[in-house]
Amino acid sequence: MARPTMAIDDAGQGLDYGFLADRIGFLLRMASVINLAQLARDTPDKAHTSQRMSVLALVAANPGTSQVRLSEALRLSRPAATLAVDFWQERGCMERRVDPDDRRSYGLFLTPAGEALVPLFAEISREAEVSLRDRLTEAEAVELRRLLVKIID
Amino acid sequence: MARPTMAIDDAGQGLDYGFLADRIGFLLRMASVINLAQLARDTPDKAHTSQRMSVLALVAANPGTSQVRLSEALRLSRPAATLAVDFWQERGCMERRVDPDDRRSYGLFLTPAGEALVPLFAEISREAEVSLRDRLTEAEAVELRRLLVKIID
DNA sequence: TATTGTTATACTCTATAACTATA
DNA sequence: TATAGTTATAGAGTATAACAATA
Repeated sequence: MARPTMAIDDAGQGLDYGFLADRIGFLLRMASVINLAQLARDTPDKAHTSQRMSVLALVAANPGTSQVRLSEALRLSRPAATLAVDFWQERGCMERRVDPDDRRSYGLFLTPAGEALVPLFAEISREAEVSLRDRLTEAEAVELRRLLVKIID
Repeated sequence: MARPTMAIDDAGQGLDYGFLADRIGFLLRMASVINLAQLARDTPDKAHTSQRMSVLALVAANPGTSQVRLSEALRLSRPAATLAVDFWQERGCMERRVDPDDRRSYGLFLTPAGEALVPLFAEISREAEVSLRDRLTEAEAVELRRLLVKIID
């Protein structure tokens, strides 16, 4: 039985994806790459990367959370979380407040400058989301989200 | 109406994902990160990264293809494709053959050493694929693949 | 002993700009 | 002029190991 000829992508101009065509993991990465590229195009300040926006959004939704919990939620190493928090703190958008109950850790909080960025980032990521969903019906988008959450949970 | 409390991830320990929970793009990235981590764990030689394995697999399936077509199919920049081909060529797994019809470009081919890696990589990526699909029914995996191809195409 | 966070280090990935060679 | 590929450069992301401070 012949492999179904799969033009995953017009840009591929008929390249055969071999065993990669059968790998959901590979397709996830390609879809994510496409979305990250769109998001980067939509973001005026190129230092505001997807990961850094995610960090800011997570602190916004969870004021006082710690770097460890941040790194676990985004599946980053602790050093990566340190650097991301450093980035926002240096720009006056995030604060580390000492936790009197556990002086090893910090509570993370947004400054007013950081809070002001949240709705902007929500809007930018909504735009990239629209170009993603444009290729799906509403029902398909709902189903895709459900399946992704099932994988991640 | 309150946002549905979404524990995307146990590791998040109840962190609220804020607007990220509504972004398929974010969920795609998280799912891909999980899969890439699993793939890296399953790969004995840590220099054999996901991207490099993809490059080898694509040349295996398309002997004689060029670096430009490779970069388009994997959505890499041309310099990134150059570096990936350099990597495999330095290790004796890939050859650049001059194309007599267009001496600007090379035809890419695997050496016997490169060919020997293809089934190994197919097996490694199949293992990571199994842990991904473990969380889905067969019908869900089929549907997820269909939706991802729709996004990528 | 274990945990939180930082620093040092190294490697991967990625892109843009400028370049050479060829078409 | 346009295309294929390379080099130079820089920045982003990532991880491990070793460390300090605290629990």
